[in-house]
Amino acid sequence: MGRARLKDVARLANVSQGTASNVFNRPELVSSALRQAVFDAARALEYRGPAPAGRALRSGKAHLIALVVEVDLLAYVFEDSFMHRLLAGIGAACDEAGSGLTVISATSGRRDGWTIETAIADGFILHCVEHDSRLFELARRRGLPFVAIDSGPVEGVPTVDVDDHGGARAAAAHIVALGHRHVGILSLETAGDGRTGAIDDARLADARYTVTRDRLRGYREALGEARVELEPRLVQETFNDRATVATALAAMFDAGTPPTALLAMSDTMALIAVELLMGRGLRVPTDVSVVGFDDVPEAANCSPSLTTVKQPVRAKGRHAARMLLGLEPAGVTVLPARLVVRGSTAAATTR
Amino acid sequence: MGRARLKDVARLANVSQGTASNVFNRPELVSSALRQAVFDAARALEYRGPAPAGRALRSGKAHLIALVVEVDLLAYVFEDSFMHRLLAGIGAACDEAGSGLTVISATSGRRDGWTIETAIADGFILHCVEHDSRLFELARRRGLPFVAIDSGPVEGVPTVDVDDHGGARAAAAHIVALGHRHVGILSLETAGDGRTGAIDDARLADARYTVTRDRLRGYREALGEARVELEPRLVQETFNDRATVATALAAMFDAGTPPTALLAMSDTMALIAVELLMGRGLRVPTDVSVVGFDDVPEAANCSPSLTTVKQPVRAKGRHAARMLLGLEPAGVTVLPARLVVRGSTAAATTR
DNA sequence: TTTCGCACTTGAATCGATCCAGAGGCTGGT
DNA sequence: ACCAGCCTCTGGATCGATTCAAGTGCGAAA
Repeated sequence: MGRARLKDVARLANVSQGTASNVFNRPELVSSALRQAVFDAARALEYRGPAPAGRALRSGKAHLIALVVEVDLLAYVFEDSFMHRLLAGIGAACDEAGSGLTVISATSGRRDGWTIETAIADGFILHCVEHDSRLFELARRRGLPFVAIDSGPVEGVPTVDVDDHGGARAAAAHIVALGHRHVGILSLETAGDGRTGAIDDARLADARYTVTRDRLRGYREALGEARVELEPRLVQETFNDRATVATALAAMFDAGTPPTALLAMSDTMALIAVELLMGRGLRVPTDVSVVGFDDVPEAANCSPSLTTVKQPVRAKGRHAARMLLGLEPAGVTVLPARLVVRGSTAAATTR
Repeated sequence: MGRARLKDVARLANVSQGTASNVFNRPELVSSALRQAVFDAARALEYRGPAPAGRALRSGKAHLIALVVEVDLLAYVFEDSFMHRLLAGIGAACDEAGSGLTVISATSGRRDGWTIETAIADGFILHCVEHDSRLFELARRRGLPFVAIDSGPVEGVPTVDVDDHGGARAAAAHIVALGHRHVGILSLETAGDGRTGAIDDARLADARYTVTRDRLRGYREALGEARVELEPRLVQETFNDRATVATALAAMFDAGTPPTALLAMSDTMALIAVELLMGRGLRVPTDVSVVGFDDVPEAANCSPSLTTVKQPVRAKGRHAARMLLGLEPAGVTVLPARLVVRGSTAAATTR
């Protein structure tokens, strides 16, 4: 015999299917006599309780939201410290709402399995997806509510962003205040085309990634106001890996006047840079000051500890999820970023 | 007008619903003429593609597996470094199978929302749930396949465990080989009753948590073989927090002969202990050697770097998920644990 | 006694697909 | 000319629940 269904239970208990359903979902509507009869029948048939799939179809609720990330593999998501914090924030909101949480990695071209198109969910949180991305289109098509994090403003979509511009300004202003006149910038990608190297004006104009563009703008503004000149050679686009950062540093330090301060758009890049600088016999912060971005946990526990711009990652996640879950009104939010001064920055030495 | 359904598309395209379904799921079975007609109709009606809920109900597949954790809040799961690695492993297997991944936090008594009973999933991975736990019962009731991690052997359930006994033996043997004769043990909980303090024989006999029991057994065996005596005062049950570890250290160091080596069942505990010992004016490893368990990332990057027992957390997750997803035969697996000697252990000083 | 309202129950419609047995047409071999 | 075999396509059953308008019975009020 197959599994028992609600229909079988109702028949055995001599009640209608509707009543049996109520016993499991709104028992207060059913007299205790019938309630007991239904429970007895359920036990006798080894009924496992209402099947979630049937329930989801009829009621239209899945009790699950999905974080959509533009990354090839699910495994990567769980290896990333930024994602950990974002997930913790989203998870906190899910805890409040009693919702489940899943992750969709969306870059891989597959159309089967677990994708925006096939996931059984009540809504999506898109992370760091540009407004012209295919993912926005897919999310729209799906017809479910969604919010975007770190995508900049997008027409008709609730968003959560961080004041990248202000944070970057603060970082650069700090460096300027310490007297630095030769400043290098380690930039994140400006577009998803895998290019690295010096960022000239043309490249800057094409910058597609909002986060990168805003931070770059913040750095340049503060430096410009202090009349610090910024040669293209000193603005290098890299990934969060050792190889590209090494190349970038070579371009900055092996020719021309070397910078006395480095503004990095991520702590990962900053920490790699610190290590590489030491490898070059340069002391941080004595010879070179370094400022990161994000404030990952390691930033506080390394030596020298890292001066960085703290962004409220967890709060971003929680806020986005709360909007999606209807726990607070949906809208456009920009959360503050704050400079945290630690041990990796110091006054410029006069030469 | 509401959303278009497959039925509407089929009607407009003048084909049967079955054919329309095939167009979306097995297009190779349909002639290109009809295929085109169906696509056209779909476009005209703004059909969003087969609805996942209906599909899941009929086909019985959700393309989603769930990690079930005995923790109150989802947010905690994503704040835990052990979980990060476990999730990365499970995620890797999901990537291979094209399956999605979700997390169910199961302690909270709620019956609605996203629970073992209500989640739309194809199977579960239970983490660190004792074989007599309510969660095993719920998972069984649900009638879906599941595997267990870190639960010890369980009748009729595929399991993945680590050789805790062997790992603990190796840790203790290392300490013994260094000449230590007074050894303290910082134990994880033996049962979920919130008790801490010295572990006597009665408490040991009641130990419900497989992991703790096996590690304790390994420590005791290796120490016993070397004729190192183990007073109950030197075996202290603690949580992974500063307060209980401090109490435990006080019990060990404030009266009687203090130990010259500490075996800790987690790196978290070990790192806290190192800090507290330094606070007591004791040097590690000169005065006291410390061995951890797990090999968390920080273990390698602290000073002194931590000697510990490395367990393949990621592999555990991947293996469990692969079994669940049918990527490899299900069975009982025990993965090896390996001693990693670093800077927190040294030869005992003769007094 | 009639009427009204309240508290339960019923039964059928519905959610949106997939699956499958079988029908029809076409091809090629004998 | 016949039949086997293949490729397409059809139509209806089915997955397992929730929802809701309508119906029942019973006690209290008029």
